[in-house]
Amino acid sequence: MSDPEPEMELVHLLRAVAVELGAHSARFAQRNGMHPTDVRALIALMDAARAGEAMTAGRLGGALGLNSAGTTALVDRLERAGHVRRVRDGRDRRRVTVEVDERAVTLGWSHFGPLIGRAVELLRGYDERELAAIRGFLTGVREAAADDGREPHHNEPG
Amino acid sequence: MSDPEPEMELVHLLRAVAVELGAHSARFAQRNGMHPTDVRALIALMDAARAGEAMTAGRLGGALGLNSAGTTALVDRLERAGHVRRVRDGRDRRRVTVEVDERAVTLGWSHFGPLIGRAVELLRGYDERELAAIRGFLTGVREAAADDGREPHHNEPG
DNA sequence: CGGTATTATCTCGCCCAACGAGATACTTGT
DNA sequence: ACAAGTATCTCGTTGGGCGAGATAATACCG
Repeated sequence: MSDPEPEMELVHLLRAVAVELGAHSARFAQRNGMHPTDVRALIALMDAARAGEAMTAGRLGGALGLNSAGTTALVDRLERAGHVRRVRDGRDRRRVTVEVDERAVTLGWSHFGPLIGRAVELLRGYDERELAAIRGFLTGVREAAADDGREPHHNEPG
Repeated sequence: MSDPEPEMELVHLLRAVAVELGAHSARFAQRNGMHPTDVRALIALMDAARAGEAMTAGRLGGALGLNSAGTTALVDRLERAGHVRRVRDGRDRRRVTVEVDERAVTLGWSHFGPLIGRAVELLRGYDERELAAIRGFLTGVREAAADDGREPHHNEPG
């Protein structure tokens, strides 16, 4: 009576992976005297840097679901630890852009590097059709999870 | 110059999925006046129930990385909200097993059901070889992430 | 059977991440 | 120049989680 659908095994596996990745990040946080939110912030900052965009304090807080007070405290914390720098925007001097320090990047790489390397190694073992399946499944799940956040009640017109 | 390895795209995609699934859970928590830890606890309890094992307060706290004080507070919170019941173990009367209320299961299903359904639907579109690739990749990543937690410093003897 | 160690949970007091409200500083529109 | 809008910060408070230790039940050992 428990699992009539064999697909549920993979659903549970994906959930287990998400949990394990969260635990992996939490370990990085604890080992470096940080909080989970701090790690999420650093990742968001590095993602923005990779995309070539500047990250302001406000956008960072928004991405993490923090209000302005929490965001200030977060950036204070990261700055005190030397992981980021506050830089006043020259054009709009109300804005504070948050820049990641190089040492934080190195520190992060030393923790996440091995895991990323293993994942890349695994992916090299698959052919194009298998990679397309992995990519398609992950993309679909990401969209399904994100869709719920947008308009959970009413449909949008075409 | 940014991504010489094409595999990195899938690595970032997997990370994005993990983030999105976390946000999905956080939304469930917020909509029902709960905290992320409470949701993690309910999931752990349902997993144990699915596996046919009883979950004690201590094991629950251990699974979530809480100490005993935090665990007591967590179960208090969940019990006050009517999501779980405390049941004294008959054999070892020090133990308190935590049972999930049916309504909490229904509530959870109403939130996570559509996402799970969509994932199952996606998986039905793949053949055995593609499913094996998805399963293999996810299993490998889970193991790589978990390995770091076990013995990061010294090797164990044979 | 009594006594001590061990295990499971709970209580108490504290810390600090995050919140709400509002102050401050800068920019934009009229 | 002045009002309205926007970005960040300050202040006071809440509440999840921690450390230390109390309480209660079980296991070990002579």
